[in-house]
Amino acid sequence: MGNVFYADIILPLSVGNLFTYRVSSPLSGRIERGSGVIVPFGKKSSYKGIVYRIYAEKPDLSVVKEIIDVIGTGPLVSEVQLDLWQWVSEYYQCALGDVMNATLPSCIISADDSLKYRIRTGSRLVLSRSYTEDELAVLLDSMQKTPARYRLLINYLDITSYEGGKNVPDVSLKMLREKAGISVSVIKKLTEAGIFRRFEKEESRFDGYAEALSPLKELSPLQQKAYKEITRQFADRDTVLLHGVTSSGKTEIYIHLIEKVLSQGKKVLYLLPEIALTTQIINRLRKCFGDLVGVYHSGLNDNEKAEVYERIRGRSALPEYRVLLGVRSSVFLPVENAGLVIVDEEHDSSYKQYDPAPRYNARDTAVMKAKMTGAKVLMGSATPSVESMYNARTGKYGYAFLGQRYGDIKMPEIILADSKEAYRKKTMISHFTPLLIESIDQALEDNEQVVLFRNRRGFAHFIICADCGWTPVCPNCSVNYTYHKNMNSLYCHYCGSTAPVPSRCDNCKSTNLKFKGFGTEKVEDEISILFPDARVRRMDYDSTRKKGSMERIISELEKKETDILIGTQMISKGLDIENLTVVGILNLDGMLFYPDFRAHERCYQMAAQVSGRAGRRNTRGKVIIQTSDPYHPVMKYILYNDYEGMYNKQIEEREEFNYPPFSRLIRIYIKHKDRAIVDEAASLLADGLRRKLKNRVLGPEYPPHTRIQNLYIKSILLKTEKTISYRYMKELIGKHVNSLRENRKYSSVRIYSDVDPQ
DNA sequence: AGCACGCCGACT
DNA sequence: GTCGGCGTGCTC
Repeated sequence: MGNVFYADIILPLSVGNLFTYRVSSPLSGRIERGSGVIVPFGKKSSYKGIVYRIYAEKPDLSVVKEIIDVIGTGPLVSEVQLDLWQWVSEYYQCALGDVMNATLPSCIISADDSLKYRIRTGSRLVLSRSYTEDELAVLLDSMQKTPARYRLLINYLDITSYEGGKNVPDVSLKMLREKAGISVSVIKKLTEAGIFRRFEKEESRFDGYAEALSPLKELSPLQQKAYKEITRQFADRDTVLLHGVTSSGKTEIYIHLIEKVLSQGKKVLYLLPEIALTTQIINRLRKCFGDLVGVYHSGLNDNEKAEVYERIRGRSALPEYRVLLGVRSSVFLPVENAGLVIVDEEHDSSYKQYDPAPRYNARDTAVMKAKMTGAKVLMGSATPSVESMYNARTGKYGYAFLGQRYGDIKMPEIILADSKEAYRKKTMISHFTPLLIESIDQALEDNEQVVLFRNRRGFAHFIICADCGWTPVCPNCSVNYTYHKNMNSLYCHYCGSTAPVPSRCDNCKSTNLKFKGFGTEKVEDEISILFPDARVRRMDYDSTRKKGSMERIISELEKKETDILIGTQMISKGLDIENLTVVGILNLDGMLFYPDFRAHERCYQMAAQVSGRAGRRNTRGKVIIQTSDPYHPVMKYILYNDYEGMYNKQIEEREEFNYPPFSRLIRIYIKHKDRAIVDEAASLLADGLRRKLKNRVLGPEYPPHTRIQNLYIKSILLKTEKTISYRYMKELIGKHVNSLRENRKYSSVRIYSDVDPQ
């Protein structure tokens, strides 16, 4: 009789506890920590979960069901991954099931017995025997009179870099045909002649890199200095911050570091804040590292995700990925023997997941992961977050600085255009100051390109009745409806609901409705009218939803088929366009007056990043910032490119008001569909916490939007010294939440924490 | 996350 | 008198 074992299973549910099952003897040999299992759960006969713990003690439960089956052989989730899941669930106060949900693509734990995804096969072409160098020359020579065959062979040799010898490489038939520009008949003839052989083989779902790899670019003396500084710092620091102004060539430094790490037989994880950035970066990486580079983001389908997983783990017949480029969730990829994790644009707030759980910060999770695996972390930014810079200043992180743009390009000229005054003088042309219009005119005349930045999508923000001030509001959220011209409807950016455009005021029945505010769509419309001959494009969430549309917009811009690009923050990052000389920031004010201790920092970062797009290669760029408040203190830091000044001012304020990095923030959200219940529950919770934490408890307060998707929201902010143990804080919150819930009245109030909120 | 149980309004 | 609304609670 075999021993009886039990296993705690993580199920993909947002439930705090694990579920215990019995392991039958036939399965006991195949189950280990990290294994995928199929279990009966509730009414459902099969639920997929991950084994968290195996043990022999009989659990204190009335019913214990039995595990039905094990998925695949060996663990689906490695020890390191599980450790990281656990850290995330503990630190960010969420269920392991939440982490599993957000982290593990469904295909990895798919229904069939193994995790084998549907393999795609493709035709390959290979020389039917091996050749010596001389024989190859003879063969090429024999094809002089048949140009198509010659092209085929020369391209085959080019792609494979075959120069004769025992190992004859094969190549994708499709790729070869495209590159050589030949028809199937040529291939048919050459296979019939016995020169080439055609066969089927597992093929990647991603386009292969067909060009020969280029050698790394030599670093400039300044880059070289920064590179040396980074490697020197890594000797006794796990994390280094690379602070390099826009266009200073940080990516090239990354590439050299990647090369070094690869040569040590280790892998690299390269995090970026958004997929928008990957297009250009991946091309640069693949030039140097070819098909060793893999990309991971949420836009991939199940099979593509599975291929990335398999190639990371080297279990695929396809070449193993050794450099992984990806967004936030990629920090959970099973890149185990990474030597280096790069967190590019580390200041970017999209590294933090806000909703739903797990509300994690991928940058900080990357540091944790690196610590677990012994990897180094390189954070890069032109405008480092105050927190990271503080870590560098206090010696927690190493630091390297690149203060000049690559190739001696000057920083752009920044000009503030006072839109309030222009409105007063009535010189505004729709939403543009005369200065901006002139600059666009000049740029177009000089055959140069323009980017206009507007941090808001849609057409008009909202519609308002000129007679009584009524404005249409989403019935589910306390948010003004946004007018979208191309949909000809009102759209709620919070819950996605739509409504028809009203023809008269709901309140006073007046037809005198005005469109107020302006988004990217409106800007596009107006610019097209003001500059009818210019080729205008728009890049924002709405215009890039279709697969490949973003790549098309970027490539049109690169090929100079676009004169004016209008976009949201999507265009503020990484875009590297040669002829871009004028950048217009249409309204920086909205960000400044946001009620948030990071508002000024954000505003500076945004302006600096957008400005960085200007004047990359040939000309000194010009940045025109329209603002109604040119004398705002942040403006002078922007104007003089004074990161140092901005940082010093910020760190001073944060110390004075005890904000991070001098404290830890936890924001507790309280949600319910009944406003009164939210008010009461929030007050009770805040008062309870205040008894222990005193003035470290702020609020409760209503967030900027008090009702989202039919739920009223209040939040409480806890601002505590870093010396107070985090565990104590967590337990205290848990205790008070539980005692609140004992009152049946509040049992259905949703309460959760956002740790280190952005 | 699903699914059942349970207690209040308009119908054959 | 019943059907069904979704609010609440549980699943090893």
